Amino acid sequence: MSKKPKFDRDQVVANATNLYWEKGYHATSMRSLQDAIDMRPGSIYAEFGSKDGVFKASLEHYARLSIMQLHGIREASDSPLSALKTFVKQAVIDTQTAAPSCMCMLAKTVSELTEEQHDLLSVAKQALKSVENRFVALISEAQQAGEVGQDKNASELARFLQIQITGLRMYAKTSDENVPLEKMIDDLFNHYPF
Amino acid sequence: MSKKPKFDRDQVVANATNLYWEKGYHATSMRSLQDAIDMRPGSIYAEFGSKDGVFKASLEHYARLSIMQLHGIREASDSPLSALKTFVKQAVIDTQTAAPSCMCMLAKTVSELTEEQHDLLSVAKQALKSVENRFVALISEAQQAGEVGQDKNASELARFLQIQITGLRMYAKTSDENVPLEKMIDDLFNHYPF
DNA sequence: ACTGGAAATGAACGATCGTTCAAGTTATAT
DNA sequence: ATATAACTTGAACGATCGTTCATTTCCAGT
Repeated sequence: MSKKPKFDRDQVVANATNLYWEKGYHATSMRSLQDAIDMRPGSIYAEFGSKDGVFKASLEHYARLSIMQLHGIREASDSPLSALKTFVKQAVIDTQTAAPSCMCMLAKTVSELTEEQHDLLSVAKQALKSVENRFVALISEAQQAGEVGQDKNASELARFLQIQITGLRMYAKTSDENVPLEKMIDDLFNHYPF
Repeated sequence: MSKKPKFDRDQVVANATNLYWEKGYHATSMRSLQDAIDMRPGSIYAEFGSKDGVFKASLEHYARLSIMQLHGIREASDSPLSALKTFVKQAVIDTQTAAPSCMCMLAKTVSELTEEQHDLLSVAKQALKSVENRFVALISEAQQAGEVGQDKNASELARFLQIQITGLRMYAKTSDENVPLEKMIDDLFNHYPF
């Protein structure tokens, strides 16, 4: 009995993500969200419960996308280290022209929110941590393949990468001139601490 | 004739800055601003014109503070390079416990705003650029003092510093565990590219 | 003391916010 | 065909948004 929802949840969350990613949490209104995902308030609240519910679903969707992207690159790549480098270049360079925002949505969220939105902040933090954990796995793999010295600490290198990605994306948004991002990323992997 | 304004503009802007710094642009309401600076709407609009006007004044105040802080540290320091390091440590570590937000207000603003708020975004970007220019000056001074190799490019090093500061502050906010920030900053100045 | 005018006040405006819910629609099971 | 329950709809709610402005307060100059 009954009828099935006619909307495509994945597509809806993807559209919501793009809007939230561009505008941020506070600047996104339920009204603009309704337009972006083509749903009426009642349906949205039945499915997601609240504006926060949609945002949480978006954060999780974004994190899933990021990790899938990293896995995809790894499989298409001949080495774990070059996969990492490709991922960094995509995150820093490709998003400049082909994304709702050149910032990482998770980092942007952590930057925007305070403890007033503790739950959402927590989701964003944990998502960033889980991406970092994938970095650790790839770096360990690189160590076993001899691409990275065994004396290095994989966790520290992963942390280093997160800091560089965030810093570079922020700097790219700050700067209007053309910054040699590609060269800077190459340098990351060619010098200390790699 | 007439009477003089009874509020202390500097104090008012300082209070507004603290609120905006903590909450960000969109999450700060004129109502909470009125409380924070203890002014009524009419007086605020007479003095600043709009919510954006107060925010602009706050961004400029924050930038001025940052540069004054850097100068202060330089004068109290025996070398340009150690002044830089002290500044980075204050920005990254001390703000964790004693500031409205552990993020840089300018970076946070660049992260939050879109071209929809072009003017404010532009003010934040230029302020960050002017801080970076002070870094260039200090690094050049360090080169003349023999603290940094003459073969290095001062502009590139300044850019590097901006990226590290932003990345570290973001990472510190992301991470709940204790991150060895001090050691990481020491490493910055002890290894490539310095 | 008086007064002109700048400064401060806070009620109020229309717009928009996140959210609710009664009514309407539709697909399925009988 | 009909009944039922799931899903959709959009008007409407009270709260709050950024902003305005008629009014009141207060001080400087005479």
